[in-house]
Amino acid sequence: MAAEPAEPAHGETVGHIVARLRDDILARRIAPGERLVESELTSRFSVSRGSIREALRLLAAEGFLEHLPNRGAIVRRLTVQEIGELFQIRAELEALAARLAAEAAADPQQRAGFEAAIAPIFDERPREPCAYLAENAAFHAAVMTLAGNRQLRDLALRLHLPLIMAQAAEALTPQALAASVREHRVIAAAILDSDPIAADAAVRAHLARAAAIALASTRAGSGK
Amino acid sequence: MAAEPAEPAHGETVGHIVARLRDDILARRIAPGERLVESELTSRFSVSRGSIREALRLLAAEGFLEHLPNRGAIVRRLTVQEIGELFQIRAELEALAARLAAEAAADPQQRAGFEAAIAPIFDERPREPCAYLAENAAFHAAVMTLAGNRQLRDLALRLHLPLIMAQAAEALTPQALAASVREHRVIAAAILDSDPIAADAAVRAHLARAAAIALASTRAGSGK
DNA sequence: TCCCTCAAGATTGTCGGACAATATCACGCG
DNA sequence: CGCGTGATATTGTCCGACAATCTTGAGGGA
Repeated sequence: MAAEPAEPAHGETVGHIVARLRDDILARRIAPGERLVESELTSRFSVSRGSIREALRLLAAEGFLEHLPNRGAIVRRLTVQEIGELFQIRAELEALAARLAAEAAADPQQRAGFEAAIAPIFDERPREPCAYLAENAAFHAAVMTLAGNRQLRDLALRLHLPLIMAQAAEALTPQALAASVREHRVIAAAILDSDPIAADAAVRAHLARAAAIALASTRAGSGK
Repeated sequence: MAAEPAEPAHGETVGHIVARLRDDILARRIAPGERLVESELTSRFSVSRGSIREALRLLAAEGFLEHLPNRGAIVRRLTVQEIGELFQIRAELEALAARLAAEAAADPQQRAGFEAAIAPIFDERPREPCAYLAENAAFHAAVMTLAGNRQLRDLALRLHLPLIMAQAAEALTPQALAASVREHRVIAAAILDSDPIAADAAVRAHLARAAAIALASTRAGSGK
């Protein structure tokens, strides 16, 4: 494991390590189930064990790691059941967000901000699976922002959505990506039409399809 | 601040401190906005500063504390807006749980467990506000358990519901408590009838009333 | 040969002290 | 009375240490 050159400012050590490890996990540079040994991390990041321990606790609280007493931390692997349950929850929360967003779209200023944020989904170029994860996240974040419920936005970030996507990234075929983009456009149209019922339905349909893909992929990939 | 005699076992230090401080916060022994100084806590609990820091990080991740860089941790105070947003989310999640629970109630074994768990709500004795918080939490937990979605249950615990209740505890008049118990019975009846639609509606009505009380109380109590 | 036991090594949990960086506050100056 | 400035308090981080626990593998018995 190579040493890390960039030195973060005072007071940013733990945050820097958290961000670094989170990226590593989402990019699959650290495999699910892999163990994170404190002594290895101290040498990799050149920081004290105390900072490493704080970072690991935080990542465990965010759901990226599992903390096993006396046995360290391992990268969390979501089971098929967990993914199914999470999508069930996401459907409710995102449907709520879509309804709220459809109402908020009446305000010209908010509407303009939303339109700017989702502009990329009207781009016709084909998508790369990896880059699309970011575009997808940005779209859903834009809906959450327009909805105006801060707690909802914060909560959505803790639904292990990035973890799920990372686990299912290999299942993103060009067809699936194109379908996802189309569904996003339907959602956006309903919101911009200030039609809460249509927006609600569009979001649920979109997530049902996304869930099916994620579940199939995980089942195939030994996701017990 | 008195010293703490009971010594937890090895490997339980941090968890013990977290539990202790969480109780203190929920019981209002530590006021919202109050600052938690690491050195004070080390002497109170007779543990090292490292353990205290880990405990504070965890409590911040759970939402009980706010962590201000270089300025320590303070007990979180929810604003009227935050409480409103949280109830909006809770309504969706608990309504989902009620629907799932109504379906799960068809299974005799699960039904029996649920009936046992909610038995206290059919008790006719008057309630004490403080003790009722526990009974209320137990009821909602029982619904979540019957629903069978683990992620939903875990997530509901992070909705700062205990914090809200603690903030609004003084608003729990005998009338409000009696109304809450009656509403619980309506919810339970709908679930035991395996009627998802009625259960959904009953939960939303219950939470709408609870939200009104919590918001009014917080507004009155300088909850900006 | 295979299984069980147990000791050595590896790793985590916790402690204590130390110092720099930052925030807070009281004091004195203008 | 406002304002800068230094003293103080507190946090952020590092280091070294040791006990508790887990893991691993060697050795002995069936």
